[in-house]
Amino acid sequence: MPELVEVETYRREAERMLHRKVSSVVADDGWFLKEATSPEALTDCLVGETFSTARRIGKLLLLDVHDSEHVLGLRFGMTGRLVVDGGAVIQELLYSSHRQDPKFVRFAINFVDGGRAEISDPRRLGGVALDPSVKDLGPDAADLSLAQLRAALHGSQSPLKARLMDQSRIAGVGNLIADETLWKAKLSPVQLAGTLSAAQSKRLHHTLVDTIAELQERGGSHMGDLMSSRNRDGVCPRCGTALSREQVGGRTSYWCPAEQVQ
DNA sequence: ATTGTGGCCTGCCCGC
DNA sequence: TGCGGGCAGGCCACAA
Repeated sequence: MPELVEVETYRREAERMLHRKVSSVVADDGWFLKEATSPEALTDCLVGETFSTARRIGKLLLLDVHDSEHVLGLRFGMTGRLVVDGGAVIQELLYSSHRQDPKFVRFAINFVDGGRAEISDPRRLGGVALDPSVKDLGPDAADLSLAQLRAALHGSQSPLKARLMDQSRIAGVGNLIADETLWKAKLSPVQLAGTLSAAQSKRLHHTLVDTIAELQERGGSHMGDLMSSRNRDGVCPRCGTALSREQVGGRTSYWCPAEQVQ
């Protein structure tokens, strides 16, 4: 489910997992274990240990094992959520069941103190990996510099939106953040990424960073100003023009054909 | 190397 | 009420 904004919320939730001794790992769903991670390896590396830090790169949540080289990586796909100690914070998720059905729990960690952290993911598009590879992730979108954005776009013949969502170039931008940002910056998703002018890339940069910060404050990537118009009858909230709806970068995209032009 | 496509997996909502 | 189709905020393997 989530994009960077939701995973950052989960990272904050995951801070409640820190400095607590792990008693057991529940990893019964083999499909959910990625990058050749085995239940045995998870048990060996985590039981009796504590986590020292909760970090995030893009949509990947990382928990460092204290006094160890090991890192636990959590991905949430489109419908996954993190629930620590029964979930003081129940995050509203689009496209995910609102029920707290135990059958959706794909992975869990029990703590010696009786608490528990679990990943609930109806669609099973998320996953867990021990020592996940992070070399293919670009710089995090939340604090991306202008130079990093320019480097990510430079020379690209991909549609701008596809490039923004390419996690190896920029980490964390998903479909909703991309549409919201491009709409706010008045840039077309189908303009080739390498063709932005200096002024356009500068505008895109501050709009992207500002939009992410704003969505974080509002509590989710579905809280954007374009969100309520992302449907077949949607019109531009600014000018009232009927929105274009097409696949760009493999994802359904909405944009204003009057304002978001090259 | 870069870019695009299909598929994974499951639940929900709409129209018939 | 039941059923089929289409849709979904992600990612990975593969093809051109």
